[in-house]
Amino acid sequence: MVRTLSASTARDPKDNHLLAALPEADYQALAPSLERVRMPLGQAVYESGGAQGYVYFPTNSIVSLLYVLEDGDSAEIAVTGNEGLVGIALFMGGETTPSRAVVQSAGEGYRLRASVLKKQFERGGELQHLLLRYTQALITQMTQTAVCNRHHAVDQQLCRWLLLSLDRLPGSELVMTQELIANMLGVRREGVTEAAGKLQSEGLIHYSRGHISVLDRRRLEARVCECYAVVKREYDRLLPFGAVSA
Amino acid sequence: MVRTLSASTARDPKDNHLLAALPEADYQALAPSLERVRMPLGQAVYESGGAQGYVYFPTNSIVSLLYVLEDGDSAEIAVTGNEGLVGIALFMGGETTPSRAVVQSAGEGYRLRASVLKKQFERGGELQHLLLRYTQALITQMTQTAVCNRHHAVDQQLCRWLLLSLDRLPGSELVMTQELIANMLGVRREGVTEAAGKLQSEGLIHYSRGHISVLDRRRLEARVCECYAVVKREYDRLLPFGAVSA
DNA sequence: CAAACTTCGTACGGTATCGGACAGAAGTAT
DNA sequence: ATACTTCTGTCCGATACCGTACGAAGTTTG
Repeated sequence: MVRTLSASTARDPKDNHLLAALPEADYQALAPSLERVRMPLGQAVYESGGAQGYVYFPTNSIVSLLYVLEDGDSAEIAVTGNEGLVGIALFMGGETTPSRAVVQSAGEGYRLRASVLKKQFERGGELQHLLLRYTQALITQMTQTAVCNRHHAVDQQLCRWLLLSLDRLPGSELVMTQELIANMLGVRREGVTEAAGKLQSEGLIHYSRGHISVLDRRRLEARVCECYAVVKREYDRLLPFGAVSA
Repeated sequence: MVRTLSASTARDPKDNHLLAALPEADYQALAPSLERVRMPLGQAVYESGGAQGYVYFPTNSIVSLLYVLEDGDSAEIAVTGNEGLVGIALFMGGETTPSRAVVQSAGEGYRLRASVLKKQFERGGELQHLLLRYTQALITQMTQTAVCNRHHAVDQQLCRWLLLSLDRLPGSELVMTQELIANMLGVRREGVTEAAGKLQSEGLIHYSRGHISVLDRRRLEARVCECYAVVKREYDRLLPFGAVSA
């Protein structure tokens, strides 16, 4: 089963909004080192604590940052798509983090040797500013995840998760089993079945063996908790280049 | 009711480990602008979305970053003490964040005009590196809060919270009502009563009208979930100056 | 076409936390 | 000393989610 996403989209690094937003000089400095890569479902872009040789700029894929507990339970911390990059620890100076990054929706992206980005980051200027603002937006997503985990019901969290994911992908369909969503939300698979069933019976989504279609985005946005809007506002504010496709 | 903490401790900006860890040149650049300030319980060091004129370096106080929902519920996102600073949004470039920062344990600290820190940050070098590594450590605390909120019981979260707070304060006592702890953990006050009751009956802490003493730190560490150790390891790794007193 | 597997739906008891109400205890003010 | 306020402990039913088990429906493989 070979995916043919490559033919239709993602032929240009500038399909990643962060790369597209760089001043031309910065972009040209990175461009020769950008390697186009496929990002198959389930691929671990990095492992907890592992050294990280590359940063990744998704174009039509999305990558989840998640933490896996000792007992195997997991929870998503944030999701990254064509609005950002995976691997902030590289320029933040820590080199690694205690979390994993896993491709959650297959597609493609560009990778860049850590040393190349780091060197350019150290020069300061607009590239540095952009990456730091992106990092702050990511922080907001993480903190809102913490808040949402504490206070909101699973069906609302599912709404948030769907909207955040859709914002980072073209189209209105996700290829994703309930099992995987459960891993992301950190709940049981049955909990997702129940929550998705509610949304489906309300006519907001359609669910079928690993394919979710959002039928009525408007009403989905009416049903989600405030956490989604908080995150979206911050991305829009901090990355004012239509970071999130909506 | 005037607190007199000032007499005994916190007479030097270098009581804040981040300031102490700066190269002397960087420190000297900031020193003339550092203003010693009292930080009374409950003071909002900044409000959600508000412009922030100062960053704060706690010395013997601790400050909670928390998010308040529309319905008034709240959840702590992270806690900062003498190992760090409050106001990363300033040098990250976003100027503000959707969260609040509230003094959770009264004491003192130093504040610095945003513009002064920002200017020094822009020069790059060790100060910038240090602040970014601090930010990454803070990110780990935030993400682990998200994970803990999802998966762990209130009594274990209370252990985590106690240990993180104690690490950022001298002594082994906290001045803190159950009501306030409940706000931080994002649970009901009664939930804290129950959790604290457990820990007290196990002989780990002593509780009395707004004063908590940790009686047996060793056993408290044995009872906490893995989240505490993950956060502590990252602080120790990223800020290798004995950032956290333990 | 049939078997094997994956994905999804459902059901049931168990448990943690919630929401609300109330009472006692410790400190504070008059 | 007395009244008042703050803080803490306890009890109740309601609810959301868990853990487990099992079956149904769709998909892949032989």
